[in-house]
Amino acid sequence: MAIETATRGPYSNGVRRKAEIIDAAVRVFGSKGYGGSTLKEIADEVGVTTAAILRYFSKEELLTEVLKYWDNHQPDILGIAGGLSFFRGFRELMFFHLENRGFLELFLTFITEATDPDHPAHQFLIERHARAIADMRSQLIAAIELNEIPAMSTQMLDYESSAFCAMVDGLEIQWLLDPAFDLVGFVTTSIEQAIERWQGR
Amino acid sequence: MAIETATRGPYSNGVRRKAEIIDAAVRVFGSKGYGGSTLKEIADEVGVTTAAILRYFSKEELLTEVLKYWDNHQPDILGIAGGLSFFRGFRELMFFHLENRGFLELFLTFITEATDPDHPAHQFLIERHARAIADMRSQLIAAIELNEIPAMSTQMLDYESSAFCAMVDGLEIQWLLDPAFDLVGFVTTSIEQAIERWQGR
DNA sequence: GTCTATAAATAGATAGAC
DNA sequence: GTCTATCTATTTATAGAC
Repeated sequence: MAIETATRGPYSNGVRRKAEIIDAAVRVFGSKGYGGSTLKEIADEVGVTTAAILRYFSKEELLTEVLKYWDNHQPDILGIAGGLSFFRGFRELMFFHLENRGFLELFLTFITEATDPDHPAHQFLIERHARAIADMRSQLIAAIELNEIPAMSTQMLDYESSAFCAMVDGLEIQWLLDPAFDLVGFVTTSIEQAIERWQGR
Repeated sequence: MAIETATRGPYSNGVRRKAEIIDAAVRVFGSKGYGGSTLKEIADEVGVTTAAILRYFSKEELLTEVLKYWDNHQPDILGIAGGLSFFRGFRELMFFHLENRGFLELFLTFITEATDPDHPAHQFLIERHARAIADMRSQLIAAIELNEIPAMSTQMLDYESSAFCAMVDGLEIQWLLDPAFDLVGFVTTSIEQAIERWQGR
């Protein structure tokens, strides 16, 4: 039996090309949305033809891969800390987003696009967003149990977790519209204001 | 000279049909974006063929009409009040959005879609959004001059006007993703929290 | 004023040569 | 593993019948 070379196995050209295609799809879907994007635009970014892409993925399979890519990259930064540190960690997440603009474009474009029940990623993205807010709620409860902040009503837990998520989303939109916008500074201020509010000043 | 009938002049069928088409375009562009929408979808909503639409508008002209429609309907509610009343007026604006879901979908979809410099409405929407934040800054200054709140630094004026806009945008996104979301309640709470913060508690 | 028919361009996808 | 060629469906847009 012949020894495997670099052109076979998990490190073959095919695997590398697949990653290149997914990477290009993240950028193109991110800036034009799923419906507004074409395979040719993605193919041009990679430097191949649409046929080369379709050897690996249909357009909808490519969307699935992009969503997987998103899920694998997003939560790493926030996963470590608990309680208030979790919320302060959003500052670091903004640095990540500054250097991965396509990633954030993808996120926000999909979130709005997926409002349409006919969108292939509709259910996935709604659940993803609901989970993100549920995570914030859990971390707010953790902060209370760690005695970092006093207890609050369940209504306020609902509000504060949604509001924190809304503020970050909204500030990110403004940075996308105006790249000169001080995303890190403004998010940092809003985190500290939220914590002050939770602490009852 | 013959007397004008209902089939001629500014109240002719053509004018009515034009309004129907723009109305349908607001909904379809709103839920699928500009790039993701087709003239056929809009035509089906109206109950005509694509040819009937193209008698009046090209696809890009239709986008222009939709943006005009947006500009003419949005600011009425907020235009009356000044100072803190301006910000409290956002509560009423939410009631309007609850009953005009397509309108809000249009707004948010375009805002994210227009992140792409190739989008036909790119410049228009960036300027529109910048003006919205500038308006909030002016109203914050008005509130200071009306002695409703103490003065704040120019940096804080920048931050607070952006943050207010971000919060409303973010909460609206959550309502679009989950129609059961208590948009009016949460926006009201965030307005009151912002005012408390501005008043120095 | 709207339709049918059709044009021209572009979309996603497949087959087969190299 | 990628390309060219091709297919089918769809999209924007036009022309002409009614």
